[in-house]
Amino acid sequence: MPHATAKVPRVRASREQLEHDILDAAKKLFAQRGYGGVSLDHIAKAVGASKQNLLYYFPSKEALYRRVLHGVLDVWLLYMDTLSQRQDDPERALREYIAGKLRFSRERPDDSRVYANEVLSGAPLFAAEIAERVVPSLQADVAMFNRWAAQGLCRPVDGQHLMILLWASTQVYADWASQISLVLGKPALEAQDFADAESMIVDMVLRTVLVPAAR
Amino acid sequence: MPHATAKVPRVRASREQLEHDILDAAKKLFAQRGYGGVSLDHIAKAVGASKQNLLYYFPSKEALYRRVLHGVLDVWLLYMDTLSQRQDDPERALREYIAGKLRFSRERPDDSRVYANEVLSGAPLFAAEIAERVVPSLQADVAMFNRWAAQGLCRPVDGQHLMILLWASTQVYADWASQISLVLGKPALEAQDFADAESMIVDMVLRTVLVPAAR
DNA sequence: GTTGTGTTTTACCAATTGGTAAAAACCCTA
DNA sequence: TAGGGTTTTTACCAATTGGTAAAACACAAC
Repeated sequence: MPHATAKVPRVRASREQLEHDILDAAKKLFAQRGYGGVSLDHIAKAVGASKQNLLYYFPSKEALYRRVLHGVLDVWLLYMDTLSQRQDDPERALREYIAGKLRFSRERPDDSRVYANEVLSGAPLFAAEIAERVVPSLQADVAMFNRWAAQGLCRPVDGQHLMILLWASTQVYADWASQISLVLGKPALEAQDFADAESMIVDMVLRTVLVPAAR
Repeated sequence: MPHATAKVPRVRASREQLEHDILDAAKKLFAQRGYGGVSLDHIAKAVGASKQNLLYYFPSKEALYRRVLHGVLDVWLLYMDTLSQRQDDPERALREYIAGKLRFSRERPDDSRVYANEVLSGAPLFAAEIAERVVPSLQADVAMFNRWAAQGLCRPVDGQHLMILLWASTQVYADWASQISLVLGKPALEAQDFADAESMIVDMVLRTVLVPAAR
């Protein structure tokens, strides 16, 4: 016999492979130049196929972009999921949240930049999905801060603006990497830079959120 | 006689007026859709002129974009200039810096977004100017932190990452306005939201930077 | 008026844009 | 090997892209 999994897999595998490659190449390009700055031909060339072949897998440029966005949001939420995991330990929850978001910036900079590009242009295609998926997640986090404060586990804080600050100060290490590496005087950000950022952000946040001394 | 300033001014005034209008319309469009997402025709229509007329004032799309970028950076640095003004008072210096950068986000969101778009796409046309103008300004600020720390006026901090955090957490209120207004559940950010952001950021930064109690 | 300068419009251009239609090639099963 | 479904290629398309060349216009000084 040939190889074990004979049936459909071979065909379907290559099909899904190509689809995945297209999404991947599209993500990288959209991340850098935004929706309007990328043509189907760019993407096709990057993936080694023809434009018409892309249009066989995705009915239009906008549909392809939407698929990319959808995937990006999945990843975004995945990395952001940690805060509500540690219901009883604000310090640990915050440490893990910040670490997770910084890991997102380091490991998935293109996802971060696609997201940033879309939000920057006013989220014309994304507002609904943000409202549906991101806002509830954030509201849960804010509720968590309020519960902690009520229990005396943390100081009363403005959860919404705190979360915004956390997003901003972590995501900037992906979205503004070009400027930050100029500032740090090195060609690219290194692991140590992310570690420095993490300890600075954690330090600031914990100073602000935790109750001063004993309790 | 007609009106006082007769000579060239009338002509030159309308000329400079149009040039300014073009730059303004271009800025607004580049802010929203990025360089690649805007065509000369878009800009021309927004300003009520013909594409060829734009090309009379600016030799190419890239030249026009560079002019926009240059102006944006001027404004950016203008609003950022405050830190080194208060040589002897870290608290006041930081308060004014944060207030200034937030004012930039509120008053000049398009400038902020053009800047963000360019950095997001890797600053292909801007890296040199950033290195020349932004980085020295930041280094001066970092040096200021070090001096304050040496004088015991503030705790020793990682000035670079602190400045990055300040940029990120203030500029986000312009660049991510669409998402933030979704989060806050209102159609647009209001003055109170900026005030809330300011007090949160100031609070965090001062907690982190200032020496604990007396001194 | 005429002339010269600065500005705008008209007329083009080749290249690229997103997208359609249909033919051709491929691949597995009967 | 014939047929049928899937995938890719070829051939187009109208609209838009950034840009050029030159003609037309405006208007002040002579």
